[in-house]
Amino acid sequence: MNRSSSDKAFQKMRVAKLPATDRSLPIALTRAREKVMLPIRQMLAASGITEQQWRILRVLYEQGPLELTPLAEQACLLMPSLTRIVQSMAQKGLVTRATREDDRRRQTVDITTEGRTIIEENQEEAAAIAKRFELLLGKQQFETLLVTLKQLDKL
Amino acid sequence: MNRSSSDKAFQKMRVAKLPATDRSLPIALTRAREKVMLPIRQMLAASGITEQQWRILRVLYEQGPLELTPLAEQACLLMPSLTRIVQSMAQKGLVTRATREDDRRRQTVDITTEGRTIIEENQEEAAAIAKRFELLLGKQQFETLLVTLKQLDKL
DNA sequence: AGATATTATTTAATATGTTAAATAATACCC
DNA sequence: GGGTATTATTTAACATATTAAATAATATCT
Repeated sequence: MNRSSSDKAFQKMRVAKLPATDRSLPIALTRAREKVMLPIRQMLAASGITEQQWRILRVLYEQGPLELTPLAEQACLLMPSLTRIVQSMAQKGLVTRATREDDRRRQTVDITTEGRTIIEENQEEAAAIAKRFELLLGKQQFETLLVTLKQLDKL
Repeated sequence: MNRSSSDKAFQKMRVAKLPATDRSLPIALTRAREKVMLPIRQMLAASGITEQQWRILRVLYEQGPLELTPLAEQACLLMPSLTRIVQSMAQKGLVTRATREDDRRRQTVDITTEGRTIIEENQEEAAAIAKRFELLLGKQQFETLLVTLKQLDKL
């Protein structure tokens, strides 16, 4: 069953199903995400945190103390990842954890002053980066993109 | 410097810069990517390969033998990841590697018959999944999304 | 109350992501 | 031609992703 790439007849027989990788939604999403993340990662490197840690800080900064499960949902992380990341962030003093007394299965996580400082140090540049993408696509297309992505998320 | 969340005045003073995490492009991209990947990952689990390995197989199936650098570009992987993944795929007999004799720095990777079999086994279902998202968004919005994502990639 | 089910989180194991440094082969330059 | 820069790939070290199983506390049911 040696199938040379010059065997056109065979190729034709059962192709035309998958979209070319160029037009693959997963790949397109992966590439776009990569490009958007790049400047953010560079910015955060100076503060010694990762993009995941940045998301956690942002969510807590914005919404206040949260339990792990909703925090995972908001920060777009799986629980096993969150467990470890929060552990290391607590070590570094960026967040605190507390077992809820009314249900000792639950942990409440909060941002510390040190964590807030990191947000505030990077806030303007992060906003500038976000703005740059908005300008680049145009307000209209940028809005459409956010709406479409949210639509995909709601499946 | 204890800053309670009820300190509205302070909040107002220096907020209004970062978009709410709801409207963050990186987060929206991450979530959408996750939702799109989910059914693909489930499908591939049955064949015992990951989504990255699937991308590598698809690129090679579509384009024939490639060197590592363009393969990384096409499959949307960083070189260190690709190195390891190709090693394990070669072990499993899904791809072969050959050092180019005219430049022994370069490796050429090719898909094997076994690798092709995996593509062919999953081809229809993968196409159906892709079609599902296209129908879900509508042809128009789906096209716009692909165009916008490609635009982001070209930075 | 005691057995069982459910829920929240953690561990474990393996795979990949990310950055920096190391290797190794080729190209370049005087 | 030998020293140096470049290029392609690999290693190393650490962080995260993914799935499955384990823990541990609470809820439920009889």
